[in-house]
Amino acid sequence: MTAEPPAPDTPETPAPGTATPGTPTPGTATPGTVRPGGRTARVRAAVLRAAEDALVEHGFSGLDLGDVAQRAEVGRTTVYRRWGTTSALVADLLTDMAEQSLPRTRTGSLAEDLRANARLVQRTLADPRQGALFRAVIVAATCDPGAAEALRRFYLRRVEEWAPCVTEAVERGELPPDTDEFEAVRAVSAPLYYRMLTTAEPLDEAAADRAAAAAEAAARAGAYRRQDI
Amino acid sequence: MTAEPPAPDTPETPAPGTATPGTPTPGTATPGTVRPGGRTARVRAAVLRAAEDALVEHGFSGLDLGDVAQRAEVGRTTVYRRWGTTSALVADLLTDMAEQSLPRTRTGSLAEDLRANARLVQRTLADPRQGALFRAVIVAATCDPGAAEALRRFYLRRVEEWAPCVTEAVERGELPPDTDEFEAVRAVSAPLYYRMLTTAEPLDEAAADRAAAAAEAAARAGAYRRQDI
DNA sequence: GACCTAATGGAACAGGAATCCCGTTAATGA
DNA sequence: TCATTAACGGGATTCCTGTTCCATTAGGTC
Repeated sequence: MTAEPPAPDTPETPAPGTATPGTPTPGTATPGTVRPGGRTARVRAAVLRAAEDALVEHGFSGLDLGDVAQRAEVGRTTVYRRWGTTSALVADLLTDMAEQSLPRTRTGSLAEDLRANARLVQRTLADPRQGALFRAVIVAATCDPGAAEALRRFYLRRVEEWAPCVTEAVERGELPPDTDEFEAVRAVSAPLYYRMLTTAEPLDEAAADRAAAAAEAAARAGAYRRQDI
Repeated sequence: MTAEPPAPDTPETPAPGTATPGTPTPGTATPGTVRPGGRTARVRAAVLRAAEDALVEHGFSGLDLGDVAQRAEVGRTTVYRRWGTTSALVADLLTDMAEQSLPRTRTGSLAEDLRANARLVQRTLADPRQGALFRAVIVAATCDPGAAEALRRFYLRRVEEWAPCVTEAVERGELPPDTDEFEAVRAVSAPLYYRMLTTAEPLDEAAADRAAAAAEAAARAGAYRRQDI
């Protein structure tokens, strides 16, 4: 978010044209890759922040590249040229979001760890800004394969961050040895997202604690063992 | 889906204008309410089916009322006048979907019941047509309050259909007496939806069985008791 | 069967988003 | 510091979505 120095790999659409894969087409390279420093990076940071604001306010369906350009105080042409579509812009935003990993809290017990995770997710989704942003990117991922891939990478990062608390519980003998730590961590988030999408009930701490307790009970019962059946 | 005879209550937006609630405004009533029989019903059925097809093919973000009108072999003006927006059309489609409730299978055991539910959800989401349709309506619900309300009613119907298998298990003494049957039923679906939205892993029967087993274990452990804490 | 009018449908119209053109600015390497 | 050209930005243009107007069709009722 805060002034990305470079764009390491292709943050935009892989290639604009499908013609002549043999020729490198030096003049048709994706913008932002040859001179990624200085202005280009500033433009990207401003546009991503503006996109975030716009998504929070109007959701993905109301995302307009012209509006984003105005908010970012950047030319419309620039936004259309570098990102092209709202889906591609959200995908780039998601890769940016994935890079800022917030470290997990480390407590000693499985129950505490899972509850900390559940409350973090609950607070995020219940927060007006963060919650709206997450809903918007989920919508984008459901509409576009590129955004979907970016969303998957984002959640993979998050799950990887929290998986150790399950493996440590396995090592302590609290859980079956072949417990799938990814599946267990996802089990904490799942009820919270499902509730947000399909009910009007509030996402409060009680819901978070229930999700954590349910995941823990299921894990202890061996519901997330790998070679099931 | 198959030729709705009438439209019992207001299927469209509640009221187009906010002006003068005292006057009934006889000439400005919402179309389709005064003469709901015959052609009007046929048009609604054709449009809803066309909307379903369009959603499956292009998703909610690609839903175009003009395209829907063409598929339904109905005038564009009619679709724009009766539904107005893509969100309202999806909301009407959802109320139509909620009316066709498929009855739950009744087995004797909690584990079997939950697994039957999980596999039904899994098959629905894994089916190319049904899965795409569900993703599309979830997107619509995330974008529009009216569609969200319709989606909630749809899922409420579904959960109500399956809740008895939990209450029966409570009566048999398999589960704690104050188990929240709605929460328990939702716990079966949650991991499947979460997996569909945030990962690329396939929604197979193993995932369904895992979801059912996890929900059962959590329920037995008392994770869905009402007066928790 | 005849009347009334709700509801439909074709066509023209309007507004806004995406694209194109081309001059300007500044990042990169010497 | 200077030359090169990648990247940006303003404005005109095109295309498409949504609206409006009015003639036509067909429910509902006597």
